Amino acid sequence: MFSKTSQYTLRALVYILLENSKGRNPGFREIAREIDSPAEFTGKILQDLARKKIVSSAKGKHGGFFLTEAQRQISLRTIIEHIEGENIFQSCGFGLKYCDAANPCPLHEEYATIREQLQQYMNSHTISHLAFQTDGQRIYLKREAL
Amino acid sequence: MFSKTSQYTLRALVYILLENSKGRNPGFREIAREIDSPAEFTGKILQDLARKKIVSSAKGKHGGFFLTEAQRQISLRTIIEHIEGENIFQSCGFGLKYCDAANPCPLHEEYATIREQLQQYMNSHTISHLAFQTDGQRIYLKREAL
DNA sequence: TTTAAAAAAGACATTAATATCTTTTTAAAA
DNA sequence: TTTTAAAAAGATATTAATGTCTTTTTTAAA
Ligand code: FES
Ligand code: FES
Repeated sequence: MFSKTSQYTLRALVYILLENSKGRNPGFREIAREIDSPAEFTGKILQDLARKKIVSSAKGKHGGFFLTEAQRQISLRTIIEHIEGENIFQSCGFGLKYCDAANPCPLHEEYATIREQLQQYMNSHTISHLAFQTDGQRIYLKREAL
Repeated sequence: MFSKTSQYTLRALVYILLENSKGRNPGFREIAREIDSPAEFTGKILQDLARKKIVSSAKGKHGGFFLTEAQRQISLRTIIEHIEGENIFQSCGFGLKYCDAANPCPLHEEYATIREQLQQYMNSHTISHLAFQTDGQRIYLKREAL
């Protein structure tokens, strides 16, 4: 469904926010350890996200990653679109050059519905929503193998 | 969402079934032309599917691809699982090693719902359903660029 | 029985995604 | 002002997905 890059991104940002709320700005090695992702690759991803102003970073001693108040308002949709491309929530599930409800592919009915649902969710939720679930249930950012 | 391979597969199988129902067994070059996919790559995909008994083929003059009655009953789910792997409809959207509703990732609630919906659809539909839509609307297997 | 047309097989090429390693820049603290 | 710890940058490596090309096998028809 989502690429590894998107998955590492979401996990990393949730971890960053959770640590920020404890007053800490974690570095990429710590982040990678805590979300179980390859450290250098995670560093690269965060570098990209910082360039795109989706996350903030501080260099030097006591540096690390953090989310400003404004960045905490960015929708998951915007974040994912930065990674997967602008039209991830518009493209045809069957692989046609574009999705056209008036001239649909055989999957359109079902696919467009699901795509729309996902898009709605991503559009109305943020990293904060992921990090601080309303039901207060403990959430997991990594998992041991079976 | 789905890989190119899955998309070419679905488009090719729908085209094959439509032609079969006209009494023809198309070859991979024709198929590729009609679904706008790379010909040799499509040939390879069909070769794989034939090995997996998802499609049938005849070699030699007047050869080509076709779906037997039994093959027309295979669910989209089975077809997609052959390509994307057995656990495509069970895996965690957040990238955790496995999905566990009792110890959920922050996306679980929404993702599992959507995943289940898609799985239900794929499980209860076949290439025949795609090829012969109930509403009789014309369906498209390729599309000119905008 | 030869020829033609088709899929199958195998080898190879390209591209995109994922991953690692090294050097440079920056900033705080000692 | 030197040291240290961090991100940024750049170079490179690996793997997986996608795509192409050539040869072999098979079958039907001429
Ligand atoms: S036309 Fe294929 S999903 Fe809309
Ligand atoms: S635990 Fe992540 S989708 Fe279920």
